[in-house]
Amino acid sequence: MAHKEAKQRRPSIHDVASRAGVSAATVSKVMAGVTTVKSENAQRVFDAVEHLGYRVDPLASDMRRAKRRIIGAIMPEFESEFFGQMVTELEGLAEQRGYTLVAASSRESEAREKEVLARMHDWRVAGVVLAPVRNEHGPAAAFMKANGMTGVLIDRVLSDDAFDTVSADSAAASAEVATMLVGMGHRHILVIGLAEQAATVRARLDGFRAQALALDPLVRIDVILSEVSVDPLRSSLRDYFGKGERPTAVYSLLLKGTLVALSEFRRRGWHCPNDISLVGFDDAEWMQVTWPAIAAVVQPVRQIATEAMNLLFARIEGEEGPPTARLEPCRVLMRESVGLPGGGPHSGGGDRQ
Amino acid sequence: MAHKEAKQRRPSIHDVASRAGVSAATVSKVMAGVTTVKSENAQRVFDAVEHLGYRVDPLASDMRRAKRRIIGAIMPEFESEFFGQMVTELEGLAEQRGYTLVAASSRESEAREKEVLARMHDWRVAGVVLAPVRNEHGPAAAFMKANGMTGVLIDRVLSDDAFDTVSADSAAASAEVATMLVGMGHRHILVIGLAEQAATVRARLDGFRAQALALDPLVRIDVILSEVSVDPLRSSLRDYFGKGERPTAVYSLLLKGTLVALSEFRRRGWHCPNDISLVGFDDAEWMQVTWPAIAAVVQPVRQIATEAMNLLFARIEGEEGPPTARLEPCRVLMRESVGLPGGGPHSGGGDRQ
DNA sequence: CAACTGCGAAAAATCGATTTACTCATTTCG
DNA sequence: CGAAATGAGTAAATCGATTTTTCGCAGTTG
Repeated sequence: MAHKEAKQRRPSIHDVASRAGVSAATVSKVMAGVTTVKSENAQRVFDAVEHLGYRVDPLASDMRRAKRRIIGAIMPEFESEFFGQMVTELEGLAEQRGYTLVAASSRESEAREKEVLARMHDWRVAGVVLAPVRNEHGPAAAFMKANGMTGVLIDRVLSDDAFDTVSADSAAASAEVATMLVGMGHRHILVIGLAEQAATVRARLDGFRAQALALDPLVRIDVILSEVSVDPLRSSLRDYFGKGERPTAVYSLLLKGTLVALSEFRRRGWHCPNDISLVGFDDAEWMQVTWPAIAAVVQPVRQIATEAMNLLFARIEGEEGPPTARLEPCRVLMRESVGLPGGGPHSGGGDRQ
Repeated sequence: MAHKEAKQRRPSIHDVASRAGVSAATVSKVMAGVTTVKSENAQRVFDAVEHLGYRVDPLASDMRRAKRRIIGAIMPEFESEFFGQMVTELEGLAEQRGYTLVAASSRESEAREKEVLARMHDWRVAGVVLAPVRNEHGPAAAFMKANGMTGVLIDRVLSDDAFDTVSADSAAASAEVATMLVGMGHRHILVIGLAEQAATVRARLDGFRAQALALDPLVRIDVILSEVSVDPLRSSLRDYFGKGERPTAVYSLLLKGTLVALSEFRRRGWHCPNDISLVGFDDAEWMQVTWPAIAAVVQPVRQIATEAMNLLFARIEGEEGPPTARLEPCRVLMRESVGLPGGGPHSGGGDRQ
């Protein structure tokens, strides 16, 4: 079908129009599926389209409308399974509705987050799915508000007075973790996390603590929250263990913390679960193949993505009303890294099941 | 500065023009940094831009030029560290040159890969960075060729007669792995991988085998290559071990294979490195915190991205000449998962260092 | 003093669609 | 039978820039 059009200009709607012997407006209508076109003309258009290999230029098509058929997605990073899956899901959902997803990474920087958002605004995107670096009160959300953009906030958010929010039900999941750990007899538990992401970390911590204390007021819960980056967390943790503290279980409020905990256990020669138990928020593929397999809270990526897109498109189509704050339930996967406290000789024996 | 323009139409170049008392063409020139504008007029334009909060609409700006300032990136998936890092790097490099990166996932499907590419073509992207699902001979590359698109192929490619290619020097890295394993005394090694991605897997396998046999012609190298998906690989591996085969080391040609190997070791209660050694192609953050830490070949993501973008932009700017095929050197990280053959009692003892 | 050169800016064409307004026919109905 | 309604299609305006062409005016030159 396509012979000579190798590297030439692509056919435009006018090329199709003249070949079909109709006006460009008619071609536009046929492409849009309008029914008020004589079927003979429609056929001529189809033939011309086929012959020329014509496809609508989505950018040109978007020029006339105020909201372009583009959805912006801003994630704190692309390197983790969680956000990778999220982008994949969002992309699919956008495509389903004939939109293109343009994803950008804020690289864990609020300054960059705002810059990227401004660029999305320049592009006149119809809507934005923003996973803020910190929480819903950052400069990016303020920018969206000030410029009347439509958007949904996800992941590191709880609720907002201007935008719909969707996130994992961190508090409930954390409570479930607490139930399990306390139920197994753990009475001295260390919780670690990064405090920057105030919204979610707070929820996870509070959810965990409330439930643990409800079950047994005498449970001792230590907390190490580092600001900003992961390195201070590592050294705080090192100090903590160095002082001789020996909790029987550690609950990490985020993936990076789980890695830090594991590497500290390593340094000290501690094995899970005999020497210490470990549960992490956020699952990853490798966690089920290591020895021991690492217990983790699985976030409902697909549900979050689906709900976010539903809400976003409803707003794009003009839905009014106060913003909603959705929490999607997590699953807690108890794996071998969790055991009874004092389940084995410290720093000895094997860690096999 | 911005008071009332909350949700109204954004200011266009004409709004700026009339406020500055000049024509739209003059505004355009000022924004483009053309020097043939009287400085007084330029100042008036700057003031108007400032006052109105004007920003160029990149989409409208791109309409007139044949090549739009957009780079398309097509990755087989977004869920892995490798491609996540790759997209992040590519995004940064595109931005540096004033381009927008639009990334899409082909979800390991050649059909989808071509579809996505066609959509990029509709967008009139200036260039494409394509990481093919299989290799350089797939339908997507053919589509690019047939439509005169400019692009670079990366990762699962060796060389091409139409496009520049950039990938990790898999063969050299594999040879290095062979040197280490054979040097440590391993004489029965299993290599596992997925055959679909012919280009790279072939290179990795050949590089490994050639070097191993060069060092000792009596080395026994078994190979399990599964087609298409990871599940057949798992069952082949299970059969292989089930038949009583006991290589002293396994070299996985790709990340998913490493996970499969680990989980099979798990099932059988084998520990690295005492029961069996393991090296995987492709590094991941978790590999250094598990017990044992997993030896891996680290791909030079940044170099691949940088080189790919350099080549791509050179072509976009009209550079002629035959396509080049670059190989970027990898690093091999020997970690605890590799030890001397028969380094410990089988299925017994600890796996500590 | 008429013709020429240049500079800087404005007017108009362009990119590739969509959408509005308008023109003919042909029906429908009072 | 004539007026209004409907149907099918087109020309032109529009979206927001960029780029080409044209123009006015000042200063030179023959």
